Amino acid sequence: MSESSTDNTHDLYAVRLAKLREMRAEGMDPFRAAFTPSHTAAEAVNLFRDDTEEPVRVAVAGRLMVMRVMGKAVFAKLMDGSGLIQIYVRRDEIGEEEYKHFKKLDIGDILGAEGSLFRTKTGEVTVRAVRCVTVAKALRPLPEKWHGLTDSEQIYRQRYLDLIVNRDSRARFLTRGRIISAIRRFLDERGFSEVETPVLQPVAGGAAARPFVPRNNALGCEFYLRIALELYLKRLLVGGIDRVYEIGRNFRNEGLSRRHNPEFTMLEVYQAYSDFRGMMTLIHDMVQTVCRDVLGTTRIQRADGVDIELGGTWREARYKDLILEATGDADWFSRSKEEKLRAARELGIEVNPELEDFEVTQDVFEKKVEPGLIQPTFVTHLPKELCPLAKLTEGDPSTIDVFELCINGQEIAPAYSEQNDPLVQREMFEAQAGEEVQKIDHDFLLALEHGMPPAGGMGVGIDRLVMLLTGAESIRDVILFPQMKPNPG
RNA sequence: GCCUCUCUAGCUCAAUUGGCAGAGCAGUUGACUCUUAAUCAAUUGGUUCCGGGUUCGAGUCCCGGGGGGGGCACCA
Repeated sequence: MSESSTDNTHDLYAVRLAKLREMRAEGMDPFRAAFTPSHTAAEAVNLFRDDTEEPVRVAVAGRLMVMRVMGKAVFAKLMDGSGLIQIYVRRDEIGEEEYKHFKKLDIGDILGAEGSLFRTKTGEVTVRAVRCVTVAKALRPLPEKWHGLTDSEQIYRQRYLDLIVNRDSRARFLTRGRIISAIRRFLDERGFSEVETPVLQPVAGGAAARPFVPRNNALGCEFYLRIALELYLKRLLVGGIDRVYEIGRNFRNEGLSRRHNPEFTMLEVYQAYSDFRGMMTLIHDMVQTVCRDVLGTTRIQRADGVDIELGGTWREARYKDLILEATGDADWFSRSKEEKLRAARELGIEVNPELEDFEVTQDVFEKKVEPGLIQPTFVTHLPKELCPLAKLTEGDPSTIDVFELCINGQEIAPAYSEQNDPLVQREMFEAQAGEEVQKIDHDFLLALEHGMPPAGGMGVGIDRLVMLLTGAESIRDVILFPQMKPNPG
């Protein structure tokens, strides 16, 4: 490229590139400058004391976010991971050459600045710089400083820009990390062991979802990306790891929505000699502990002003009772499928007539009951057709020993008394699979035949839990890089 | 896959009924040694997502395509 690009003053990239070349021509390498900060921005600000005469010298580094040039002095702000710090650069203190260079910096450049702390007459703790170095030149401009970045596509595709200019977004993702740490701490303290099981599986079991199908060239066969963690964690129960959990990515080849991303994070926990009742206590204590650790409160305030109280004991309700309440029909469960379809339509729900009888009821549950479960509610005694991996309720073979924890109108965590009878389990799988017998995980059944201790097991959708605790309305706001179509061009 | 909304300068947004594509920020040049979205003066910057069509004239209307948002469907 020729020098002519230099006077192309409307092309922001060209202007910055020219500045970079100019620096190199003057013997500076803006990407190799050595600089070690002594303090973060927040530390430096906290370090300053008004009552001491002795100036405190610091070295801070960060991205240049604000620059106000006033003739022979400049106020600028650097942002690092801890926040912003102002620096003050005077020509008579830093020298003619360096001052000239400083004035040519661009917003977005990453700098190091060294000097002593003072308080400006407007009250802001500031570094009076005696030295400034560019440690990384930015060739692209940042989004607008006042409005930030609002274009959702750019927020998702160029998350780094969102993180730089939208502080609440940054805070949300850091909170996500703290939530996951708090969960690990909680489980580790109770004797659970964290494990890692295969993501590439020969049979994608543990849930009903369409899997992604990658291929292993060396083995010459296709695998599936896992859709659940369940069947491998239960093998570990057989293997004697009595308290086990995994936090990992699941992949489901299905539609995307405000609540669904093709890859999402699940926590699954299994505890031998426990059952779904034990899991109730566990999730209840876990959510409350995590809330207190991370948020310092168990009360969540929704944007619309509705409060969700996660403290105290949680409501427990039977599936059947919730359905009867929602339909206002005491005889719902003895109606024919056709009658149910008609009644559903009257309730304003469009139900696919090809669904099985129990699926029609489940549709009513998902559309009429679940959205109304704002405060934490354990839904229990689900119909047995809904899950082939759970034990039947003693004395009522039509329901299973499970709960679904619903909060804020969303299912957050299902839990079961896990089925450990290999013969019953095989029958359930076969009935479920129908024609698709290749979907049965025979290795898992073999493991069960060696004896799995009775156990409680639970799955927690981490993304949804984070949504709940951060008030995010879309799963894309709690996943750093949500799935998008490949960028065209 | 279907329905619906949306796409204008690097970013945030205007543009009346179909009638000269504009502002703020950022950039460039200049002034200014305590600024707080600094200020002041001047100034550059456009494939209006892409391709067709209607029209004297299209950012605006019509058709097709693409990206994104929301909804539906799919989803034990």
